[in-house]
Amino acid sequence: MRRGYARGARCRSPVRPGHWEVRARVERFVEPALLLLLRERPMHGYELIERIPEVAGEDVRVDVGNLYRILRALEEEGIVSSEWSADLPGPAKRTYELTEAGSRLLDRWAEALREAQRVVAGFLRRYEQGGR
Amino acid sequence: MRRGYARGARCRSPVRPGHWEVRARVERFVEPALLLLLRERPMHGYELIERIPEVAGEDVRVDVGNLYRILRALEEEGIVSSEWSADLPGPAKRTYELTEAGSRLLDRWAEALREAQRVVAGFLRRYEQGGR
DNA sequence: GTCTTACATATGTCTTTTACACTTAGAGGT
DNA sequence: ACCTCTAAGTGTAAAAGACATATGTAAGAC
Repeated sequence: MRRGYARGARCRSPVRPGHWEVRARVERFVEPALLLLLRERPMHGYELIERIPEVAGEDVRVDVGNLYRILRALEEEGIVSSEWSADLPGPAKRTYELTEAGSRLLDRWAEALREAQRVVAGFLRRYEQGGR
Repeated sequence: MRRGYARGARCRSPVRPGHWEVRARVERFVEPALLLLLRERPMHGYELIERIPEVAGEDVRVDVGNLYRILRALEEEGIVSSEWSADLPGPAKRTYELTEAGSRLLDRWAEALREAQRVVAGFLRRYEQGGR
């Protein structure tokens, strides 16, 4: 093999050529955000959607469809439990609650996020040393 | 629609049932890591692979294949430039260098990462308020 | 009364990002 | 000749995220 590469360039959504979208988000951050909100008190999915920006940043646009899928995956793993709340007025709501396992998972997320903070802080220190 | 959901549960790779892998990594973090290393001095791909853990965390396992793809995508967008270094001993090496546009992109990454730090810090404060 | 809007929960599908597996090739050692 | 290390790449699948649309309740507008 030698010289010159082939087709199949990775697409990185340059808005305009030479202008990449830079975001710097934590992978799967909605997940710990859900756990944190649910630790404070049980709520239903729609309320979680409205409150997620509080904990995950004001600019995040949570995908509603994926959020419900995540909630169900969490329930299958015993991280949250849910039931239909027939009592509440309005359309049928499924109210979610954090389990003990969920609380422990949140703890692990918090630890992982602290580690991520250390890594990013190290990056930024090294960035600033280099100067402009 | 009412009651009970369907097939198609999202897969979240639970290592053991009830034990999710928690990682908390920044999306596409290798990209700014490459830019930072290349700002310090030009180097070839293989050297970048060895040095990435320095700036992106010791545990990150960079995928070698993807790294070369990213480098080419960066070059197509004028973020880095490269050429074969016939002079150096050993197998053919392509040496990468950061362009002016690349330096500006790194600046934008740094700003985005600072913002991410703020968001995560806010999350952790709220987490600690709740106690255990 | 039916029309529109807001609430609430979902599914389908496509793209982007990441992970895993493999190939090619030069240079040096044994 | 054969093996290992360095160096650069391709192929492909899985995971994560984005975008579009469907379904049903309830309240208020006209």
